[in-house]
Amino acid sequence: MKLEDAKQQFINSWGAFGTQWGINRTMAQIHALLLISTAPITQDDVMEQLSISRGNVNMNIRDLIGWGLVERVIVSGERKEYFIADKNIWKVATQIIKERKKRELDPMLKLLSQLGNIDDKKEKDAKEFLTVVSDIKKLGSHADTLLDLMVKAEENKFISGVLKIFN
Amino acid sequence: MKLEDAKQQFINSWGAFGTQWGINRTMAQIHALLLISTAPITQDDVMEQLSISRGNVNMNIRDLIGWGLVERVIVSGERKEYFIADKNIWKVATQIIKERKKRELDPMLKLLSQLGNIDDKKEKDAKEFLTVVSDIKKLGSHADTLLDLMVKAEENKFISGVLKIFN
DNA sequence: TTTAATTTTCATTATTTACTGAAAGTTCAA
DNA sequence: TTGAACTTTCAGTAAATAATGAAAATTAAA
Repeated sequence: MKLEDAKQQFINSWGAFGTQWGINRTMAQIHALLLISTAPITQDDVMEQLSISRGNVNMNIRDLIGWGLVERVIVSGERKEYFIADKNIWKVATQIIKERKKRELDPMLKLLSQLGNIDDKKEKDAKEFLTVVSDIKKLGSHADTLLDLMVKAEENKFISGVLKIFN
Repeated sequence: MKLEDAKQQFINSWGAFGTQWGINRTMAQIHALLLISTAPITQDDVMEQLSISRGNVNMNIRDLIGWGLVERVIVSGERKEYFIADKNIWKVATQIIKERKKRELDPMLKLLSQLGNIDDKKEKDAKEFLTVVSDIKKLGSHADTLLDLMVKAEENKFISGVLKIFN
C-alpha cells in the first residue's frame, strides 16, 4: 500500500469512527489530518486536502482547539495562521476523556442527584426508581475513578504495572 | 418533585445524553422507560408514553435487543409481547462496553494493522505516519485491557479493592 | 382453515445536523 | 490610515438521520 493511500484511508476511517461516537465526521477528519501531518498546516491546506469550505474548516478547527487537541502556531515571516495537533496519543486520549467527563458525565451526575429529591420516597414505585437512579450515580462515580486511574497509569509506571497483573 | 415528573425528566435526559454518544434519542428513551418500569410493558405502552409511532418503537426495541439490553417476555394468557430491561446497571454498562468494543474498537484495530503495511517504510514521512498508527493501536489495546478490568472489578472484590487504593 | 390480533417492513416524510460561501470583521504592512 | 491578506460569522442550503403509517407478514385462537 502506498503511503498516500494509507493516509487517506486513515483520515476517512477516523472520520467514520468519530461519527459513531457523536463527533462530527469533518472534525474527526481534520484531527486525523493534523495528526499525520509532519509540519504545521494552514486552513487552506485543510480545505484543499479534505475538499471542504473555508467556513467549515474554521469552525471545526476552533472546536478542536476548544477540546484542547489542536493549537495555533506562528510561523515567522508568515501572515497566515498554522495549526498543529498534539501527536502524543496518550495525551489526546486523556484530553478527550477529561473534556467528555466535564461536558457530559458531570452534568448527568448532577441531574441524577436532583432526581433523588422526590416526594413519597416510601412508595414502592418510588423506591424502585430511586434504586435505578442511585445505581447509575454509583456507576458514574466508578467510571470517574477508573478514568482517573487510566490517566494516572500513563504517568505512573507502578500503577501501570499493577494493572497489568490483572490483565 | 413528583415521581412522575422525575421519571419524565429521567427519560428525556437519558435521551439527550445518548444523543451525545451516538445513540439515537428514541432508543435511549425507550431504554430509560424500561429501566424505570416496575412491570413488563408492551409496544403500545411505549408508543403512548413516548408519543411515538409503532414502527419506531418496533425498530428501536429490536435494536435494544440486539445490544443485549432488553428482552421479550411472555405473559401467560396474553397475546401481546412484553418487554423488560435488565435493571442491573453494572450489567448494562458491561454489555454496552462489550458491544461497542466488538462493533467499533475491534474493526478499528484491524484497520490500523492493515495501514501498517505500507511501501517505503524508511521514508521520513512514512516513519512518522507509522508511529501515529502504532501508538493508536497501543492505546486501543490499553483501553481493551482497562475495560476488561472494569468488568472484572465488578465480579471480583479483590480487584475492586486494589483499584480503590489508587483512587 | 379462517380471521382477527399483533408484529414487521419500508417508501415517504420530517427533523436534525452539517456545510457552503459571501459578507463582515480583523490584522498588519506599507 | 489605507487596503490587501486573512479570519470569522451565519443565513441559507444540502446531506444525513430518524420517524411515520399503512401495507404486508406473521401468529394463534376459534
